[in-house]
Amino acid sequence: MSKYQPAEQPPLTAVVPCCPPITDGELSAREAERIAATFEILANPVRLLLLSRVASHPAGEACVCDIQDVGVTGATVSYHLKKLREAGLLVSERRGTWVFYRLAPSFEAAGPAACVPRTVTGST
Amino acid sequence: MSKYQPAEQPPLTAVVPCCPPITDGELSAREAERIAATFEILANPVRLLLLSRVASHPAGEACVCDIQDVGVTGATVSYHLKKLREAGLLVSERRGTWVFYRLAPSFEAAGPAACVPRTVTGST
DNA sequence: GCATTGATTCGATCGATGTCTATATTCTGA
DNA sequence: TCAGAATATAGACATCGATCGAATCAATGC
Repeated sequence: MSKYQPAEQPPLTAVVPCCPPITDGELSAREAERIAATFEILANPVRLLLLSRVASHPAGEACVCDIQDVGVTGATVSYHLKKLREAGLLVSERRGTWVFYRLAPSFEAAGPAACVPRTVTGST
Repeated sequence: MSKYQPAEQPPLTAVVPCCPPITDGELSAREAERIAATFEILANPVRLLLLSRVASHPAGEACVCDIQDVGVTGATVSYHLKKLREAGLLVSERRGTWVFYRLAPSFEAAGPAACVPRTVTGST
């Protein structure tokens, strides 16, 4: 019972606008694990940075070289980009020497409504 | 640069309805860490279960004894409840031998709009 | 008072995750 | 074809989080 692995790969293909509230009823263990796995992906500052940089890039896409100065090595950037790909949040395309990332269509569809809880009291 | 600690205690006093999108601009490192810390709290199935059980309990509050069968020991339940308290999501009150938990006022205010990204393809 | 029940804290452990360096892969251009 | 640049992968390692059993704290009722 202590072993809730993140599932082989929680098929989080899209993060949808808003939002089945946690407070809206008792979750099943299954649901809880699925939702937790979703949050897991977003619970990392480097991944959030990469995500926001890709999303806010002019052409809607960004070369790895454009976004990789996030304070970790290139290898680590690759690691996180892979996670975001596997989670279905980003897609990548090789073009020559470079690899470009953009938001996955389904995620992009969610558009500006894509959910991010924000803390209230915590000022930047 | 590799050490982004979760902050002494990310003052996530409330999770607000919806929602400054990640996709809406380039995050600062600071913002990324703060948001990630927020997600961190919710990225655990046991905590989600406890949260949903408290929230969906008739009186809007629940005794620990009512919600603690989530597949882990009482000690672990306490550990998670403490995290939820420290994050400002739950408040507790001792009444006799029992301790009751309810949603923190600020969180409750967010009501049914409280954000929970949901995966699209992952069926239950 | 003291035993009992409910809840929290403590100390230790185990596994997962993020990070790095080093190596491999993939492409371009001379 | 070979050197070099851009990414990705592999292997190793440190840290951190979730967990448990045991001990402690708090309140009740006998």
